[in-house]
Amino acid sequence: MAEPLENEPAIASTIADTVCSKLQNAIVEGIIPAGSKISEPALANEFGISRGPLREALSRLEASNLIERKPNVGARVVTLTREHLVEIYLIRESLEGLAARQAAENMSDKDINELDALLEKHQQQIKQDQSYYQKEGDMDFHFRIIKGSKNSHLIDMFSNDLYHLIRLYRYQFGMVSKRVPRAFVEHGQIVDAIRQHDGELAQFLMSRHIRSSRINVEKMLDEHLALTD
Amino acid sequence: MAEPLENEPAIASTIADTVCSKLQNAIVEGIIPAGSKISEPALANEFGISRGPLREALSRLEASNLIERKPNVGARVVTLTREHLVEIYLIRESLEGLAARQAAENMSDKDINELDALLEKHQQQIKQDQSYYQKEGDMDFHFRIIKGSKNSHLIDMFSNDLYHLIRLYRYQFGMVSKRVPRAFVEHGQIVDAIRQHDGELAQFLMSRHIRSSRINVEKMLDEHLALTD
DNA sequence: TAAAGATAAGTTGTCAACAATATAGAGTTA
DNA sequence: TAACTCTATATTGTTGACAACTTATCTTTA
Repeated sequence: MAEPLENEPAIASTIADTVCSKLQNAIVEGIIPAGSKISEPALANEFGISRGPLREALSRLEASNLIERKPNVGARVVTLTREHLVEIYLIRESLEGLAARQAAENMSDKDINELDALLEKHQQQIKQDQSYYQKEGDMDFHFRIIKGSKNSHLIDMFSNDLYHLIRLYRYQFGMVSKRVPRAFVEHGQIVDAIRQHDGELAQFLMSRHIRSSRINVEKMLDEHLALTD
Repeated sequence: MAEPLENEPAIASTIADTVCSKLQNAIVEGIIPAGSKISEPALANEFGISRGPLREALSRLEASNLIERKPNVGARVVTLTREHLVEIYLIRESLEGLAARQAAENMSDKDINELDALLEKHQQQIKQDQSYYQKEGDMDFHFRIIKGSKNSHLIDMFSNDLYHLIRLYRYQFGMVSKRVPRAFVEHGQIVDAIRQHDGELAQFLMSRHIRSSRINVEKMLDEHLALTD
């Protein structure tokens, strides 16, 4: 299960780190429900730790936009709205377009081959079990390209700000779409553009890919649920 | 000096907040030099506070990318490099393009008039004293358009992640350019596009505006200094 | 009964001391 | 002299207690 990635430098040693990870997952999976209040004493008790490192963890969750804090009042898990989801999609459309462009310029042959292998792997998974591809596989692909941009600040923004938030929406809105085959084809096109080091094209394709995804999601939300109000 | 902006809701009440603000400015202005190590006991002593709220403030500075922390080792102010500056410009080119597009779609007439007034004010300032416009005025304009996008997540990303980092580079690289008149004209074009609610054009103009700025900065750095290595 | 004010309980913010880890320096050995 | 080890120091991570603030409850008054 542990892949032989060369330089995964070390493990997060501090308590705040591990608790932060656990809370991220708990929020994404809805174990701590969206919109619910977070009690520091209760949580600290539950984890068997003091309030110090817990507050440190909460700080990071706030930076990840998973919770909102008001001074002297406390922290709440963010509430999911259609508007926020659209905002995030628009930002992704913009930023991941840039990422694809820079990936086309900066990815090494080795990187690109690995990306190809991932695509291959996804093709297998789709035949067997679409759900994994939808849940995590798609995210894997996008994150790989973001890393491929070699833009450290961009990578940072995704890792810290957007990644878990995207997972949260995907998880809790239970997005299951008929777009999987189409999306997979689009992924292939993007990789082709990257292999030809055609940054402009890669940017265009990635932006359009995410735009299509957004429009699809908006449609789904309109049909299925009235989530916002 | 205090402008009558209607709903500046409240003041930051907690110690961590005020100390965070002070540290932001101290880092931006170079009072705490780039690359220097931060000693928690020393800083806490200096501010006359305990290490608790100081660490909270440091957490936020880390989220703003003004400092870097390693577990059990400590915090350092980020080091400025040409590569990082270019990365930030590329991100701005992408995100502020989106901001301009959404601003053209979402700004009210009142918003646009205020933006016009700001432009007018800047024209006066340029005649008298170019330096203010370069230091803060330009940032004011860009931030106003970001707010005008009404994209709360986008606004958040700038307020927390990018704003102070941009100020840091601008301050410490002492960017003084001959582009001020040209940049001012470009600002005018962008406002025109917004007034006509031409989102596509506004996006194009804003992206190109920042791209020009980036190219200018890269040229300056090549000529004047060998900052990176 | 409804509204306003006082009181009490609980939560968050802050502090100072303790534990665990990392760094610097002295001493030893090759 | 250079490299290594061990020790001492200092810094960071963590804890539990205290202070300040919010919120809910109860009492009082119109």
